[in-house]
Amino acid sequence: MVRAPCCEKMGLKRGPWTAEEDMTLVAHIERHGHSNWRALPKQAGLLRCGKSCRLRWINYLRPDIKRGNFTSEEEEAIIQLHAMLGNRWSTIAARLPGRTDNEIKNVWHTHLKKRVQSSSKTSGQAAPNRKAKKLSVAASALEGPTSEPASSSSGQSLSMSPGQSLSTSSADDYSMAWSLENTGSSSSESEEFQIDDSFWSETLAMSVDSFGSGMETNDTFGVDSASPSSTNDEMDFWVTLFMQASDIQSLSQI
DNA sequence: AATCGAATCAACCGCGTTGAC
DNA sequence: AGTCAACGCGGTTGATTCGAT
Repeated sequence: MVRAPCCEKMGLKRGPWTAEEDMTLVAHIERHGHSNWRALPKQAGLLRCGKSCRLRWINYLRPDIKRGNFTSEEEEAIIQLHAMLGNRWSTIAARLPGRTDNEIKNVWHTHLKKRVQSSSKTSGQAAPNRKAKKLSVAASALEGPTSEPASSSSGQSLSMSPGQSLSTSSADDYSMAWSLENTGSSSSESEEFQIDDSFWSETLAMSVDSFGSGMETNDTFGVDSASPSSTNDEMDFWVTLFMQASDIQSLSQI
């Protein structure tokens, strides 16, 4: 297939965005939306390619972006979701309100991955976080109308309870053996079990309307959820399935 | 105070997917 | 059914900042 060039390089600006460009982009999207990223920069009078505009909006300018340090609950959720899903950052981001896939990816590579690796050897502690510094560069310069202070968690709850730890060896093989660790227990206390027919029948028999209860959905990102892909729907299904399976297992152990 | 390496994060690149024609 | 344009995602890069020496 012939691929369209990422952007015509001629005359188009690259590199860091200026506050003026940010304001132009935000103002244009607030007025006209972003139904066509390709055409947007021209309409808005920006010397950027549509891809660059889209990235800037999604990762930085969207009003529902939550800036600031990741909470321990968020970090725990990322670790657990990554264990289930692998590098499906957008799917993971969909479970963390206000967080972007890019941000989660960065946090994982610079922080959480090491923690997981070290804790797999010992019961390691979190690496020191020296993040607190420049998280407000443009966030402060560009407080959106609905944005909240970075310290606020917006009253949004995470979709997973921190104590639960659900992991798989491969995110793509949903019929594999998987382990479920007990709340607050050491990894040595985890037990492995095979998914059997009763699991699937029990889980799949759950009413459809229970899906989403207690779960954050992609709708949190209202702006982009207008075009859900079937792949994401499918992934949401499996994430939901795993989480509910986790609940079932936890209850059965009480 | 200067230098250097590590950490962080915004932005870019390229590929796969999707939908319109 | 085939082609193409556009979108979205994940991997990677490069600039900046920070801490240690």
